[in-house]
Amino acid sequence: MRRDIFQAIADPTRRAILVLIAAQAMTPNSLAAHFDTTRQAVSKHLRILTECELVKQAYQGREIYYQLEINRMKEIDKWMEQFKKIWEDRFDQLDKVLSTIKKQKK
Amino acid sequence: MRRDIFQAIADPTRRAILVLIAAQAMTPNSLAAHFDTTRQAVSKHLRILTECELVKQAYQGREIYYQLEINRMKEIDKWMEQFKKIWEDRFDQLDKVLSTIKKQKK
DNA sequence: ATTTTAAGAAACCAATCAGTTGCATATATT
DNA sequence: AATATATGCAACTGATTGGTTTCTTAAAAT
Repeated sequence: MRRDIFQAIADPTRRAILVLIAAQAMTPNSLAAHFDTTRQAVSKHLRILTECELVKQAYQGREIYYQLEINRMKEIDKWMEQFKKIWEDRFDQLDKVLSTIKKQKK
Repeated sequence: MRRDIFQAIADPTRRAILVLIAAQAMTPNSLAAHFDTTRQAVSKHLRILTECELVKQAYQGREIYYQLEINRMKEIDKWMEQFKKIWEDRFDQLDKVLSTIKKQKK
């Protein structure tokens, strides 16, 4: 069972679930209403998201509200950071080029 | 063939490839040396990365240098932004709590 | 010209995945 | 107490995945 956050967000339905519950906690049933699939399929996605701790459950009677574990989402951002350096550097380089052109115009 | 950037970065080998070529363009052979797998397997990963435009090829004689398409990486960051709002808001809320405590101490 | 090296393509395989249907459990409602 | 609702779990299925081996093509090196 290879189960990490990157594999979790690979599925478009799971990404949509994360976006939906980012706004507010939701039950499997209310979530399933948003997709052209069965409740059980959504339930399976929620299990995967729970297993890699991207969501957590809040029991309320017979309903289970799933809410986003925002801190876990940051892990993805952390991985992205090593690339951010690069694109900021390239932006800086572009910036330099632009200011050089400006100076030459003067 | 469902082939998008999120599915592309789901595989750990492909993520490692992206990190490696972020530093400098590399050939399939030199990349394969970093992994416990065949060159052909790496080649397949590179094909997937090329298909979703996360890398591009630069032919040089019989060698093909693969380089990162940094702009495409930003797409992932774009998706993350909707969650960033949330964690910044929560940080602001924590900030408010902390300053309230500070005031009370005074 | 022959051999070596770099690389992609095709065929195949076991493992995993996302989905379905059917069933079990627990909480509300009547 | 009986029924309806919310949910998870297990078994099954077809599609996809990541990997291997084998083969072909093209560019260097000898």
